[in-house]
Amino acid sequence: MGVLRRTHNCNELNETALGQEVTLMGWVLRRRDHGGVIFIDLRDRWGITQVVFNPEVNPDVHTKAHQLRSEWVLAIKGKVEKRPGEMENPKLKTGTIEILVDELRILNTSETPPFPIDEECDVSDSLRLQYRYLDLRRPEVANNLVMRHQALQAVRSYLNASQFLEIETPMLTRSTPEGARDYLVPSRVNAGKFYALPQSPQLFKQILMMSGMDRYYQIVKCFRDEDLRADRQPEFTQIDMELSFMGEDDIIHLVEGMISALFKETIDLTLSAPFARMTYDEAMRRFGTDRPDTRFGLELIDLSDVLKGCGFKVFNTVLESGGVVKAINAKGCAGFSRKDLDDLTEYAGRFGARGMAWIKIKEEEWQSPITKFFSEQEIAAMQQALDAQPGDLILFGADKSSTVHQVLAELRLELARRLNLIEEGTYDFLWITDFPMFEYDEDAKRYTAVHHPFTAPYEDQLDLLETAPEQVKSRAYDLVLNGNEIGGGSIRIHNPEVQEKVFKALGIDQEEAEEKFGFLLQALKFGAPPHGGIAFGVDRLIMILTGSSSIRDVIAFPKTQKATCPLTEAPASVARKQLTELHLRPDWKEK
RNA sequence: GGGGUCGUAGUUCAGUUUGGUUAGAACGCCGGCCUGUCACGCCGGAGGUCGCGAGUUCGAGUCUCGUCGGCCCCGCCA
Repeated sequence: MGVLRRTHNCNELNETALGQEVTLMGWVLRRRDHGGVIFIDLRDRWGITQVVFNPEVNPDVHTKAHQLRSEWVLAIKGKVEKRPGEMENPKLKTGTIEILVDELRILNTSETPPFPIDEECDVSDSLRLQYRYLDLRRPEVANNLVMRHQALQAVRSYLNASQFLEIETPMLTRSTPEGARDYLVPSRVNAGKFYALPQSPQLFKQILMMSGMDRYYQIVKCFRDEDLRADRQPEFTQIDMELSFMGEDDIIHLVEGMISALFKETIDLTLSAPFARMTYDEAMRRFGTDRPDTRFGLELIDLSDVLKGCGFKVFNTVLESGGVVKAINAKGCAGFSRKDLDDLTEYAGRFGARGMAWIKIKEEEWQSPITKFFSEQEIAAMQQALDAQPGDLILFGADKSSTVHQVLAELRLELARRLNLIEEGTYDFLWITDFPMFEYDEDAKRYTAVHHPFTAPYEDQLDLLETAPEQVKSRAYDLVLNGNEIGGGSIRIHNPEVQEKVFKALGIDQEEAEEKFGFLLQALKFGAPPHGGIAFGVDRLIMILTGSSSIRDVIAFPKTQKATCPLTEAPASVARKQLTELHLRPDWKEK
């Protein structure tokens, strides 16, 4: 008995190897013990091979095989045999052959797993994450990690071929204002001072451009201490890139090549570039959102002009106070029941709607509690604007425009789901451009950056920075895929005066700018090249690519919704001494 | 910070609406039989703090309150 060396994985043997002596290693997926002959499905990362223990071939090995159980780790040596006629298993890639074992090594035993490895079973997330190593043995999850690897390799090889340098940036950096809540790390060496984990390498990549690196990328973890969602967790991965001497069109073109390579290498899909583009204003007007899912219609129709001065008080009040009335024509949905409409109204309420007016277009009449308030001209004008035909259902939103947009955008998605309008397996890319630079924060009573404070405004609008900042458009661009924002970037400011103007518009005075971003302002003064970049959310992208319903299915060790890790039980308490060393004096009671 | 939903055997669930004898099923697990299975089959068996804590009640898996945890959503996420 010498050392056994693996000769093949569990997914590669077929009839071309008949008669060969091979050694396989892997886990017991299933055993079928007939008392006489014993079958074991041996599993590894690549697949499954059936191995056979026959008492007539080797009685000792056969006896030993009786004790095998789920998830034991084996090395087996034997001969590749063609399966007897009618015994082939078309579900396995190796289904035409089996290994007749004449040597068995038990490399390790296993406790009975807490959940089945061999079938797709709806185990709770906390149990899956507690035993993540077992969960990852299941092919559905494992294959997601394989595709993630392939996607990142495609990106690396594309960017490497395009003269990019992969450069690392610090994880321990400084907290900056604006943006999400930071994860803070106390400094032991500097009492009372804190590092922050990066929300993105934004400033470092810009400084790399000022360093003449010209083209940078990094596949990098970013951290934002905000609440979780199915497509969001506090620690996530970005494909981060930045380029010098390039405008929007150059960057967009290059990125389309990168995304195309990614889709080709992962799901072997050839995308048609260039992707469609739409301005922010058009997206908001037609879809109510800056990340429209353009795989289906149901666009928003503005009825504000048509209904100005109408007899329906709710609409009229909204219009007189500067709000809007918009509607969706749900084609062919006039048959919706009272309950359907109640459900939709309740759904709309989650996004701030105070109600939802509707009209069922019937052959003989417009059936609705509100039809009576409209004049014949108003009805005719609505009919034309909405292209309303008998059998249609009109759903209204009336409020300030931001509320109407959010409500109708969500309603539109919900309708598409209910009506099954979304064709699976389609990938609809869309660039959104010309974002506003700023939006007004009602709580803080000041403007905040829509993208970030380093995004360049259009040069011909520089004057507006001081007079009408809400009108300034930025040179930012987002890439939207099937209604998900998968990437966003911009051309950056490379002129210190412009940067100072933008800070000023954001209410960041010179002193604060100097303190928080002095290093950037300084660097801008030493020959900063024009530059711009973009970052992609890897987790979301792979989620779409694999058809996963949660980001957790494409991350090896994800967090729960409460931002914990059931495997390691992070976050955890630390010794009082560690805190003292960090100059922290917490006032909470120790348990 | 708020809303919703779920928590019963190792796992997935039924039972909760209408409180009432010993809390069931499937898979898994353990033992026995079985030489061509591939979700092998057949026979037998073990396995439960009904998340936790209070309360109502003669009596709580079931009702009430609180609490913990999983998931989904709103806010938040430049």
